[in-house]
Amino acid sequence: MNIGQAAKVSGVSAKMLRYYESVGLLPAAGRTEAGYRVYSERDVGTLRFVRRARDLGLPLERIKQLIGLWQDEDRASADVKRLATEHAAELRAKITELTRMCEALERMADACHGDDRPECPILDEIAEGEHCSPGRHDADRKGGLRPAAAGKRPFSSFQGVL
Amino acid sequence: MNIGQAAKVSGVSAKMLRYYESVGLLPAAGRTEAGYRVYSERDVGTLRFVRRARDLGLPLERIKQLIGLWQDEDRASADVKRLATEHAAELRAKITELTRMCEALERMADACHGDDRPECPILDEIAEGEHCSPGRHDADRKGGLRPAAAGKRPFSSFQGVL
DNA sequence: CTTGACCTTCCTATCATGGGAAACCCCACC
DNA sequence: GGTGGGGTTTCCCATGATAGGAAGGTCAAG
Repeated sequence: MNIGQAAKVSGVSAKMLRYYESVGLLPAAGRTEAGYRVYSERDVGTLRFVRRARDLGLPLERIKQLIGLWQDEDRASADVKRLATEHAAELRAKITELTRMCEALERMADACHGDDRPECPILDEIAEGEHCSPGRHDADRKGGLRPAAAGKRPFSSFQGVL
Repeated sequence: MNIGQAAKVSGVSAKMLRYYESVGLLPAAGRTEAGYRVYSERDVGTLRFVRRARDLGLPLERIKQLIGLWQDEDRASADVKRLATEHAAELRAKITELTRMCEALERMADACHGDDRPECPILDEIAEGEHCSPGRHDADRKGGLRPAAAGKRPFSSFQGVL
């Protein structure tokens, strides 16, 4: 079976099949004399495994480990479970963070009348920060240069997520 | 104020300040004769605005629009509200997706005894797929090449999120 | 005048994925 | 025997937001 067929039946794009092979997630596929990749039914099983693992949000590095365990007859299920629970914990953390953002946005949006007038509590809150007293900006003071918001960015950034 | 100071008091790294400027999110900062960027208190206000918007998970493109509205005395708050609610909806969708993944993982992990033995329902489920009847693989049939799982990858991929 | 801390630009990497170009291959049809 | 269309190959580039580092210029304190 050619790469296109394998992609169709596994649900992994041909592009990704080549990429997964190049980064060592998948072993190099067989080749025809002309250099075309050839996939067996067994290969397709592995591809489906990878696709389902991706659907669970697992990063490729972890999927690599998971495949190793899958193909290891002597594995301890504890190792698989640990991998799964670790990832679930990371997902929970991410969900918590996104929920915090989402609720803040929804709260602000609720407070905004949303009409033709320029007054907007959303902009006010983003501009002033919910922590500062609204009357006076700390930055107006002379010497004070405290690292804003404890300095440590929550490296929240979830960009590329959507 | 130099870029380092501005970074410290705004909570945006110097690296990001240069980047934001390069992509047009921020106007080009003033320069000393030697070429050092110079930031005013007013600039710092904008930087804080950007940081808080980032904390809400807004992509730079939307922050750009938001800054435009912020600085537009004639804005309609409806535009701000729309921007916020659109983003909130995207966050909700993302949260839903991550929750689905997380619950699936936790369910599988719960079913796994997690000891020294190799039997593992997590691997079983990922390998067989929860939709397929466990006794027989469709791929074993000869002609059937239906695009797996409706073909359309849920472009779930949330990589780079953590 | 030296030293160290700061600044500049430019390049690289991340992570998973898609898009496209140039070249090659395969098969069916005429 | 051609030829055309669709598959395949490799290679490069882009995304989005961020960090890391190198090479070189600047500034201020000692």
